[in-house]
Amino acid sequence: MGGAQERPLRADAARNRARLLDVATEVFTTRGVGVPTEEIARIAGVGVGTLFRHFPTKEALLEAVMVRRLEEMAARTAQLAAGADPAEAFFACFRLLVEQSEGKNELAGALAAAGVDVHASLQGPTMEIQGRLGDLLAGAQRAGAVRPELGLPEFVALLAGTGRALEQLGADPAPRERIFEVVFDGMRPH
Amino acid sequence: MGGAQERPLRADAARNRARLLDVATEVFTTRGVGVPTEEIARIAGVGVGTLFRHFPTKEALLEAVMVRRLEEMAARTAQLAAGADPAEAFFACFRLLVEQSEGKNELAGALAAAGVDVHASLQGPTMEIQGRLGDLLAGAQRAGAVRPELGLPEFVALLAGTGRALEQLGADPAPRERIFEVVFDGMRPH
Amino acid sequence: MGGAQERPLRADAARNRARLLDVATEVFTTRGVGVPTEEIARIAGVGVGTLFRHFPTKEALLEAVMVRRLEEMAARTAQLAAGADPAEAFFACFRLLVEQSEGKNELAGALAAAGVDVHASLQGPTMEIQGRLGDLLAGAQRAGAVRPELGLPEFVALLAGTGRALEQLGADPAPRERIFEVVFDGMRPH
Amino acid sequence: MGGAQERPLRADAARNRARLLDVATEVFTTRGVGVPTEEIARIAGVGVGTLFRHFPTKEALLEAVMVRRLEEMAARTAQLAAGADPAEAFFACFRLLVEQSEGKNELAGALAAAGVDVHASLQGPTMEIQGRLGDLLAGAQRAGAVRPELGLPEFVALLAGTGRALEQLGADPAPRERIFEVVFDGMRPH
DNA sequence: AATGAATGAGCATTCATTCAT
DNA sequence: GATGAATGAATGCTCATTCAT
Repeated sequence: MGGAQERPLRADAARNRARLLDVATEVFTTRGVGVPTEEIARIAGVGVGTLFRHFPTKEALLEAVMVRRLEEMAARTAQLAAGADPAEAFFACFRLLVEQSEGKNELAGALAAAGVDVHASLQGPTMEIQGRLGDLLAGAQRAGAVRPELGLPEFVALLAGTGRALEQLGADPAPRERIFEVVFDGMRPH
Repeated sequence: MGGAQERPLRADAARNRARLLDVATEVFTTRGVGVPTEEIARIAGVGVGTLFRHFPTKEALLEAVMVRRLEEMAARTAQLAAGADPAEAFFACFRLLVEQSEGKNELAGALAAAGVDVHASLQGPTMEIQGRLGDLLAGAQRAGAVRPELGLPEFVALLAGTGRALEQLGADPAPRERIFEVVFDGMRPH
Repeated sequence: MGGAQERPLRADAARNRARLLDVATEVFTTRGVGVPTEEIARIAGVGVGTLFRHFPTKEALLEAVMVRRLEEMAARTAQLAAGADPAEAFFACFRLLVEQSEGKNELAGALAAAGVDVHASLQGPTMEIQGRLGDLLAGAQRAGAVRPELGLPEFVALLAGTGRALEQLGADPAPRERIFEVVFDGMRPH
Repeated sequence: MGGAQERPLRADAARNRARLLDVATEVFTTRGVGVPTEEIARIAGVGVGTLFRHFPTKEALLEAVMVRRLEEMAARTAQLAAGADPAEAFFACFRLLVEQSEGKNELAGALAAAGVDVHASLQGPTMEIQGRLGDLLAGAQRAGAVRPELGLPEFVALLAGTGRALEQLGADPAPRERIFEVVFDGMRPH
């Protein structure tokens, strides 16, 4: 499976890397990807040089943020998929992914805009998530809980769209819940 | 009330303004809001100075693009709302607005990111659209075609979300149609 | 012969461009090519933006400096070549080119280091000069004033080498003259 | 006089120092002095820290490279000067020094650009070489093989210039040889 | 009114040098 | 002594905006 031979990384270096990733995730998500690298480094309490030692490009930093998010999602998805009832697992997972992905849209857009094969390192996690989602969807469809004509692409599109709808709304939980009701009811067989 | 005292604008100036708006709409929608002002001017066949005479800020240009889109939407909405069956009008209008708004998300985001009271000049068209949409929604709900607990904010959120979902999908019409089915079925009373 | 369609350039713009070229020539020659672009702009009394408007890259500026030098050389060479006695013209021209090229070595090196086909725009002037030099050399050889086995490459190498030798020496004219004597005597038939 | 009190240096440290010097010589000569210190360290198989322990500045490294080259030259010069015929020794030595110094020009330039008293540590070897060269030159002049009016400075300038001329040429030996012929013939009494 | 040259703050990135491990 | 992570000043370049022509 290739993969670079990566030296374990000294404790402090690992801490800095993690801190940078945390700060970048937070900052890119809340303030957009236009935030200067220097500010990210400053908030993380390191010099710019350190940021660029860990992520040779701003784009590489964006990518790393995305990859981590995707990996977290994959992990959560795996947990839920292991649960009992397929239908329940499906809807719980949908909810989870939507809530996890708030603010992620711009990141993905920036990455897409940045260039050609950015997806190189995103392929892995993306494929993994999509595989799990496919299983989940198939299980729910077999259980008769989801319209059989929906494919994985539509499912993913609905995830993104539902996330977008929630972003539009404020923090008040009632309207948010109503969005979920609409989407969940709509996905059920008619 | 009533806006600034605006001199009627010479014919060529009006043509330039319109051309800039067209180009900006096209370019911002397809290539993102990061495109330099100079390029917009160049494509429109005018100097940058002219662009800045008509729109004193890049942000003002973004705003004008949005305003025009909103106004067009308001007009279309009005046409449809005037039609016969409330339920039919509601769903037709939803579809129309969603399809009209593809690529608009980033614009709105950029505007939101740009600052506080950008909405000043968007208030007018937005209010008008929202008013019409409210009427449409109320009509459809009275006709029993839409769940009564959905408010205008949820409706607007669903518009944005459905647009986002379609962006995720390719040009193939079948999956796109399935998204509409899910959302429309979900909005109906259960 | 192709060539970009170049608008005549406004008077002030032309002045700035010329000034930047003058300053860059002076500064690169005396202090090396490592001098920051900002400083060149500052000395020329313009902003960095102006520098980059005229020369889209630092490398492009270096190239322009070289091109101008080469063109001047070509012009001088042409003048001398038009003169009477071939042998006399040859030696006068050699002297002139050597003296003109002091400090040019580093420029050429930087350009060479910068990349592959930098020579694109240098080809023209270079070819022109080399053509004239070839004529000059052939004339001098026909007149029996220069060893017949010397080719154009050796001639050019001797130009560069003599320039380098003079750089090594101070401003005192006597030793400089002795270098010319050695080289000129060495080029004569033996 | 006498230099700093220098502890004999542990075996591995000495090996590292030598390796760094070798790598730096190779790299600076072939790729220019712009190569980052980190890369030199990497090629030498040590950390940057080690490089800076041995050479407190990049400039110090450049200087050490030069000093070693000069010392080697001095040694070779001494060998040749010890040989029989003064004229023969002179020309052989000239040839040798020229060939040894290819690629050295940029180093010297960088050093000169670096500042004030760089020459401090170069004085020693330089003086030694110049002394030997002076002897060689004087011997050749006494033997009537070299024009009597040439001084040491001109001789050194011719060395540098001939090196430069050869750099201009490719690897083909015939034109290179013709350069030597020109210079050698030019140095002989006329 | 239109033009496009000029401006300069701002940004991503590099690299010599330091210092904790 | 060796290592390489951290530092941050410096650099080339961009782009929204202004203003002389």
